[in-house]
Amino acid sequence: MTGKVRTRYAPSPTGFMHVGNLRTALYEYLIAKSQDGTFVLRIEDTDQERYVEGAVDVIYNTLKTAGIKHDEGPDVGGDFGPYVQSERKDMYRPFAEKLIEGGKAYRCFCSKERLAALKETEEFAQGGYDRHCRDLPQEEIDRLLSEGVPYVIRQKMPLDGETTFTDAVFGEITAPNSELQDQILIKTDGYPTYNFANVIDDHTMGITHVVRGNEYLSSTPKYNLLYEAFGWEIPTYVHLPLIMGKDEDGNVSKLSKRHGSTGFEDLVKEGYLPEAIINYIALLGWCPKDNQEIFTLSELEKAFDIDGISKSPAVFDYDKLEWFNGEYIKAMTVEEFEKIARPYILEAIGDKPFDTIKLAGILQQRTTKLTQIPSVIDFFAQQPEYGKDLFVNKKSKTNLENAPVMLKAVYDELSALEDWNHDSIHDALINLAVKLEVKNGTVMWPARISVSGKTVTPGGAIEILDILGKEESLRRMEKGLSKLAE
RNA sequence: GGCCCGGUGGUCAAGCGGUCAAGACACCGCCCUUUCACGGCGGUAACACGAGUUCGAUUCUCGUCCGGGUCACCA
Repeated sequence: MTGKVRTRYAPSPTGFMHVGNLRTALYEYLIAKSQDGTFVLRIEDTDQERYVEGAVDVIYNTLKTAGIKHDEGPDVGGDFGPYVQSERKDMYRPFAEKLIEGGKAYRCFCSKERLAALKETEEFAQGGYDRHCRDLPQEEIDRLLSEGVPYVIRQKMPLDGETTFTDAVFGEITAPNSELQDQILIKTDGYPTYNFANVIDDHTMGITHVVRGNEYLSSTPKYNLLYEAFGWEIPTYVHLPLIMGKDEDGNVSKLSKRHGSTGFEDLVKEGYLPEAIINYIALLGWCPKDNQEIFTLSELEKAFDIDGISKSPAVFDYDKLEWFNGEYIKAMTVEEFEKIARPYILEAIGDKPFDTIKLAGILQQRTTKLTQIPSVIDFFAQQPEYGKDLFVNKKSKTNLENAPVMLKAVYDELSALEDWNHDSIHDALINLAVKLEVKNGTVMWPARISVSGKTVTPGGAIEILDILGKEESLRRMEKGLSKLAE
């Protein structure tokens, strides 16, 4: 049992799952699974003021639809519970007290007013908190305590020297201790701060690999000082490069809403498949040995390795995500695709009785985003107004002279058709082209234009005629004919 | 501003002292074709800069520049 990898995803419930956080969760999951380890979910809700109703469900739902399963967590249990920090509240103070006894922390009675005033000063801008309570005489402490003056517990940072640690992706990092502030461990409300709770929880839950965003890299020395003060083993750190976004002016910064959809739910709503999103973000900051691009989750579980994680930040590219999405769509069976495309198809055709499997069939090879679907097939329900110039197409050798002739021939041919299906329409039109001694396009183009009213359509004339049905097709062709006669 | 990290085509990236510097997305061209797309083929495009170390630097060291992160009773 010892030596087994344990990672943890520790989100705070904000009601929103940023793709950066999702990727962190993914990597923690993959690091654990690639080494037959355990992946733990822990909810970090120590900020009472930011409690959001239903936010924890967003986390569960996202992980579930993303396929990332946790082995331990609030909803599935485990041997290291509770897995919600607010339920562990009483655990933290004793640890902080122990630190005070050991001279590694102290009570700070500074009022919020004093601190607020301090923040206005030049000294604070330079060195932060002035460590006013760091060396209070014992009698003073006892007096304040007996008076019931509220206090926080601060970590006593070394004033000089430096701290060095090793990160699995960034290597050896050294920072001067003088940069470290006497950070708060326990807040006035009795709750631990994020940093403190993290250390306590990670240790007591036996976490071996701390995986998190690069923004924590510079605060890692503080963590290590805590581990050392307790005499605990320092975990393996795996800091991940940040995900960036690019705005219209080409400026790059941490990915945020101004760059587009950044929440998992938003992306799904925009028509991206969960599998595609996962595949894409897995490759955003990590590269397999053999450069494979399309990965299922279980393939990732086998292939993932910390070595492949890159150090430089990555710009989120919606184009590439869309390409992945298209690949996943194309890999489905028509039935599977019809199932996920159905809502979008119905949005366009309403209650018109068109065959949704057939529609899905012409849509599948050319859809890269589900949300594209409605506007692409809307002409089935309602043909748009169009000008007769659409009948002119150089490549198909059609013009205003021959288009009426071709269309009339098509009309006559199809009117006589007994069985209306893809094959019969196909044969009728191809034979017609042969008979008239023109290229296929010359008869197909006018036919397709007349029934769709658009130059660009999913599927060709045959597919559209088939889906539209005989009656509606002929009606539209008649309209086209009279338009050409004008 | 202090501290920390990073810097290969527009984007994701391989590379880990000797390569004509991979691949993918995007873009462009050609082919296929009843439109578009798919598919096939091909193309444009990169080691931020300057010093070292070395027989030899994209790879190692230093400096410069640029970019990002971080300095809360937020997580």
